[in-house]
Amino acid sequence: MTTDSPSSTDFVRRMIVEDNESGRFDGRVHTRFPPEPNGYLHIGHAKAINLNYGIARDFGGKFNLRFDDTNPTKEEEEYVQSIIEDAHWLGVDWEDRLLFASDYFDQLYDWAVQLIEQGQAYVDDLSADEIREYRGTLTEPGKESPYRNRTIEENLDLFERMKNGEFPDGSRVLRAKVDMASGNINLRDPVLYRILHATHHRTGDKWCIYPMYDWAHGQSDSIEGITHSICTLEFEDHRPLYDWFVEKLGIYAPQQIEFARLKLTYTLMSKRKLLKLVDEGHVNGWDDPRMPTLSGYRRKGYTPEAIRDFTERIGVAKNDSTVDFALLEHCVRQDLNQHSPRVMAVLDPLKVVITNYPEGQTEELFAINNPEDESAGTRKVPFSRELYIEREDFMEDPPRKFYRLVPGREVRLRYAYFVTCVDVVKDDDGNVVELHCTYDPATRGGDSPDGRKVKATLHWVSAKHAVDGEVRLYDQLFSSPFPEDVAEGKTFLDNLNPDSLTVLTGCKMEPSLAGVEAGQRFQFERIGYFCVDPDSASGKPIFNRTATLRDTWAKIQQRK
RNA sequence: UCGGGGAUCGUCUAAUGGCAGGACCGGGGACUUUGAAUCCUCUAAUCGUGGUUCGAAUCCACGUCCCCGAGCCA
Repeated sequence: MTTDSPSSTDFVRRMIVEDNESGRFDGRVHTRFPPEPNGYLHIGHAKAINLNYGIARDFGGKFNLRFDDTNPTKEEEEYVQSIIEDAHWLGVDWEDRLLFASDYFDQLYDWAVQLIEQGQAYVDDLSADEIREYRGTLTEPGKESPYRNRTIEENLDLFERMKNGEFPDGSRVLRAKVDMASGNINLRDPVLYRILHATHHRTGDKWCIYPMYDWAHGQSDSIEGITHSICTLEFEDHRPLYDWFVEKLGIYAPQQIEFARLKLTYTLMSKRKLLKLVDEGHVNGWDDPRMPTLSGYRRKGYTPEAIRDFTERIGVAKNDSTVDFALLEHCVRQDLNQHSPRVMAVLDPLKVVITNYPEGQTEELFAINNPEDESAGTRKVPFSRELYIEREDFMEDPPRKFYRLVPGREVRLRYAYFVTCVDVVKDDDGNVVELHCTYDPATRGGDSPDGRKVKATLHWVSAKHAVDGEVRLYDQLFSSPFPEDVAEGKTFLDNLNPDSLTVLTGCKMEPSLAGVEAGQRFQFERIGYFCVDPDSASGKPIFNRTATLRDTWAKIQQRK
């Protein structure tokens, strides 16, 4: 069980074990997930959430949900709500520790004053452009601001007046006094506070100066007693700055550990780009089933269990990596195969008349709801003289390995009878519009008493009992496995897959699907997994395709 | 000619001086009232060059390549 579970031996857990053995945090383990409420959670966040929560769970520790809401110009309450909902859906529990960096604004302000008093922070009057110029470049050191050596008294006065709203946006900032020549640009006197006359989603208009993320993040972890502050690689060279802050402030120091963020083929994780997809209408909102957001996957029919399984299988490391989308899909199929009830639905109906079946007769046939789960029971499906089968299950002139219905061939209708195609009805253009078949009454239920074998079993729906439904077929949103790799002059939008959504109406479904509710998941036998969309109306179900079944026949066809 | 990270099957990830293993993908087969599931099986890797060592993916040296960093974003 632990042998093939990389999560049990990942480097993060190993470091925590070491800390526990050395008694560094008195054996405590306390993690957190710190999202900025400026977008919806995506599958990459799920990796971070499950990592942090999983560690807290495994080590008997605690887990906080904390919003890093330090920039009121980009953050919204809608995002806070969606993040809480999605995190809950994933199955993580922060007990009563729903926290906000904005809860610490007063403390952060006091600490800024402390830094000023210690001569380690100053108010800078340089413009944003000037600050950038003074910062130097990656290869050249920066130079010190002319305001760097103001007196403590002047800094204290100016900073308080910044807080009091005496200065316009952008006119001054508070900076830490670290080292303008550092090879680490984060240490070249980073900005701590900027003036922003903006309304904050929680603190309203109380503040007109807001802490920068770098100033708020480490101290927020410190306040919360976080032991292991797990974040992504790009914050690796911010760690020295966070350590500098807690040291100068003389406060509790968490250990930051960085891991590689998730990348997935055929998908984007950039919140900026996802926002663009939503804003420009390339998708129908953050919860569009083509989005890599948790709400999108949820609407598509993915389960939190499948996502958790996925986040465990991909492991945790520092290598830049791009996980094959096929692995996510594998996890989804595995879970759904285990748990979703089977039903029959015909997506592209072709009428079949059983010519030797009595007109007006209906019989109820037993069907197994889930062969993987006996407790799911059985149900009855109505059979009658006129049926629908899948159009692609018939070929008049079949290739070598096609062993479904063809003229003169016998196949099985699942749970029903063996039928043989005896006639093909066409319209004036030569399109097949109807099939005439005969059935063998002795094969009721799908078994032939004489041991006769058929190569294929087809799903079907009784025409007069069928429920009409809509089916939304989703494919990858991007046609390229690496949508962000674009040629000169192109953007990721050029990689959008024009066929990412196909809407099928007039699909014929077995009558048990008449009263389904949004969120219910099914396997349409021989086709795939589907989830009832919230757009469904009573008697008019709409299904989103979660994933296709693995399809050996499709592979054989593609090869040629 | 800056600072910080990283290179193991096609992909993700183990092995932390002692048989390079697992999963996904792909190939083949068995079974089959889902061309599903399940089962069996095959393909396939230590960035390079030296060195240390009985023994190196692992330690050392020198290279090469990749990622991140110059927001008053997070």
